[in-house]
Amino acid sequence: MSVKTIKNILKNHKLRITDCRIDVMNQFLNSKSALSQSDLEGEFDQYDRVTLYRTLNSFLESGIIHKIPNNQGTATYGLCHDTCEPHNHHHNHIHFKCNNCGQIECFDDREVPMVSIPTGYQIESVNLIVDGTCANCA
Amino acid sequence: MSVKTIKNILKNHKLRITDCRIDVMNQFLNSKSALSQSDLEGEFDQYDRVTLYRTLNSFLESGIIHKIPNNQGTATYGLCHDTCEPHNHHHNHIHFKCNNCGQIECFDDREVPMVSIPTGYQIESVNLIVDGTCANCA
DNA sequence: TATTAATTGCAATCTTGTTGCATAAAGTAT
DNA sequence: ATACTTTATGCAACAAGATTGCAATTAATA
Repeated sequence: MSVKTIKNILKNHKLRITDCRIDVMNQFLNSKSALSQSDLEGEFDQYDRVTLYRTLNSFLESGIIHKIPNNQGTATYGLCHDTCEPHNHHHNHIHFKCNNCGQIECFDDREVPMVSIPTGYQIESVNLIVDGTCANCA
Repeated sequence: MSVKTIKNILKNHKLRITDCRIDVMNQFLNSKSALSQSDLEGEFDQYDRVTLYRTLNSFLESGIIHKIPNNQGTATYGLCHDTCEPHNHHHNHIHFKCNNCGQIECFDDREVPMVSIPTGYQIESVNLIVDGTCANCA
């Protein structure tokens, strides 16, 4: 993915273009799996961890990435599907976590099945977390 | 739920019977929603937080409770369904998190729908996290 | 009741998440 | 290109959560 393309993505989300954002964006685009802040800290020691923290936050708020629920302590983030624009943000995601290599992948192109919830409950978003063994580790 | 019943649950899971475990177990049984460690710390200041931490761990390992994936920092735990015995442990859970009151409920009695995952991936467990407004807050 | 094995409390550490503030850099208008 | 305004960055500092080691205590068992 070219720097120009990345800059356009940032512009489209009304974010200032900075080195850190370009590098992090590039990392997400080149990564098959979801990333945590500590992943980024390991990759980019030229940036302060607070800067990476705020970079992730700005991406989150502008709808470029989404937070993936997990039962470890650390938050992981995945790129949003193309259709996830700030004003057309869909919140249904399928994620796969490999219990062997630990990687988390997003299957944004797959449909989240219908859910049965007791009456009186209003659904805003649905997250499906599948645990198991990924294709690489199987 | 009587103390005797709780003691039996602990015995069935090969856990020693201690005051802390009885109190925590009772709390789970009486709580409609999932609990976090800090919930327990607020409830039981007579126990050290490390003790509560290890109590939760022992319940986790013996399959009495399960960890609920979420995208906040703090882990929350829910009681496992009756069928969740150590050697017959099913891992499919539906959870509802209310964005208003923050409570997390487990719908263990509801079927987790079929999931479509790319070939080569092996599924171990499926967690469904539904966000929205609960019946109380709606 | 004595013995053994597991649990508890305390201290301490580590990681993650988070904020305030001064400095530096990006966008914008001149 | 230059000055100006706004936003981002780095540093320090702190809060909360998770985690371990160890000595003292308690539960299960003989």
